[in-house]
Amino acid sequence: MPLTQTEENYLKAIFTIADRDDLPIRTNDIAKLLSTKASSVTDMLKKLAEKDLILYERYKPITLSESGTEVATHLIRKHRLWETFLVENLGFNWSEVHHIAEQLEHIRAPELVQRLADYLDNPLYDPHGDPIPDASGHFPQREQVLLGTLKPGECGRLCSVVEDDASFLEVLNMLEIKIGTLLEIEGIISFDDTMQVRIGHKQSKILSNKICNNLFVIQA
Amino acid sequence: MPLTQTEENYLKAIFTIADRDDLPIRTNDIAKLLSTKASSVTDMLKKLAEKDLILYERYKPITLSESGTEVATHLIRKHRLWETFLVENLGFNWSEVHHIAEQLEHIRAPELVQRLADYLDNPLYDPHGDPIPDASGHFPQREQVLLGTLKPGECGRLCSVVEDDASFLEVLNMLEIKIGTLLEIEGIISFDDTMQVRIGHKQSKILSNKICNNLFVIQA
DNA sequence: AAATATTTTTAGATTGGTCTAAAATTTTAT
DNA sequence: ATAAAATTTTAGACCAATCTAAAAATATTT
Repeated sequence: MPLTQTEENYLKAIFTIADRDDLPIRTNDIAKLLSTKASSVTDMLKKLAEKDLILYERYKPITLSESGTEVATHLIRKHRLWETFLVENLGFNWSEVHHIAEQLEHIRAPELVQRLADYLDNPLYDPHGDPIPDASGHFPQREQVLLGTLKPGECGRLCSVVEDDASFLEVLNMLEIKIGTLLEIEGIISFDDTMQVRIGHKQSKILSNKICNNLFVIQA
Repeated sequence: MPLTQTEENYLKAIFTIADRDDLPIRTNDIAKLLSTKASSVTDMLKKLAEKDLILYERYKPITLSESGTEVATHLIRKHRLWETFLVENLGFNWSEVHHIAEQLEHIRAPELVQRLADYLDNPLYDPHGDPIPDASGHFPQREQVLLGTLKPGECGRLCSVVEDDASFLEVLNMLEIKIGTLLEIEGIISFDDTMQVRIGHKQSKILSNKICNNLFVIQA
């Protein structure tokens, strides 16, 4: 049986949080994002687990199942395609389309999505610059760049390293940086060519030029 | 406070019935159209009356109030604009857009409607030939007659259908009749009350009385 | 390790929309 | 005009989604 709009919203929220933060997802995060109460979230989590859309044990962090992820990415695809339409074709300002797309993303009509995408020339990014997943849920890959090339305010997720000798990996370990960790440039200190980088969602640290140019990230 | 989708659907149903039939509107008519039970309808009627969207006394026929009519025509406007978009821009067949527009008509975004209308060049009729009310709820006027009322030798161009259920649209498809098609009465067979009609500029076919009285044409 | 604070879950109530079954009212037929 | 039939309404129940308040579990502090 088809999901309700509310169930869809929860799945999308979980995906969004997982994508944004890198931490385990907790009930309260979802409650906050959806402006609802933790107790309501718990109720819904049970229902979603029942339908195998999430993996959930009480008091434990939550993850999307494969089918849950599929639903969520498909919603994001629809959301971002509609946003593109609203801005590109209807002339809306990119700041005012979000709440309209929030409604449009729930329209249920398989053919519609692909026709809309074709009409828009299958864009890879929406007007906010966010990537639009394809029909099978794959996000367009962005090119990897050295952390050292990012500008203040930009974010990247560690995807590989240049040299993987033991001493360097040791350093990464101490810095609590691993593959997938979100790195945000908070500032560039030109005096000694170092960067102030926020690691994951913890406090920021100063990284040397050598380190920054040893880390490949995918911009996020 | 804003109306729910369900409330909107009831208002549109009432308007539709009033527009189609000319008879007093009864609870059962609504139940039938919405595939629900009479008791559910009664419950909703009370709620709508409470909000002054309809005029209702128990056991008596139902009429839309001024504000109820406004809501209904605005929904119809949205529905028909979206149908136009789906056919004209996305290339859907006019027989498959109804259920998509049923969803899209509930999107709540004041600016969106006018922008969409402008994008479509403020059409007066949708792909089914049904008139699209303007922003203040006024329908474009025109003189249409049932094909069945024409006399031999007279011509009309199909402008709308009475009932647009899928099976009927399917028939039209087979007959190669669509909005705008020129129909010429070549003869009336009084024996079984059928008409011989030339379709477009091809050969003529025999159409039943039921079909002829389901087709509105503008005399040409 | 115990005490405290925070988070999460449960229990029970509420609202919107629906249903079935029975009662009330109106309409139709005899 | 009365009986029978059909329609409409009421009464009482259920489901989805939410809430508050209290209980349970986990995390943090000392």
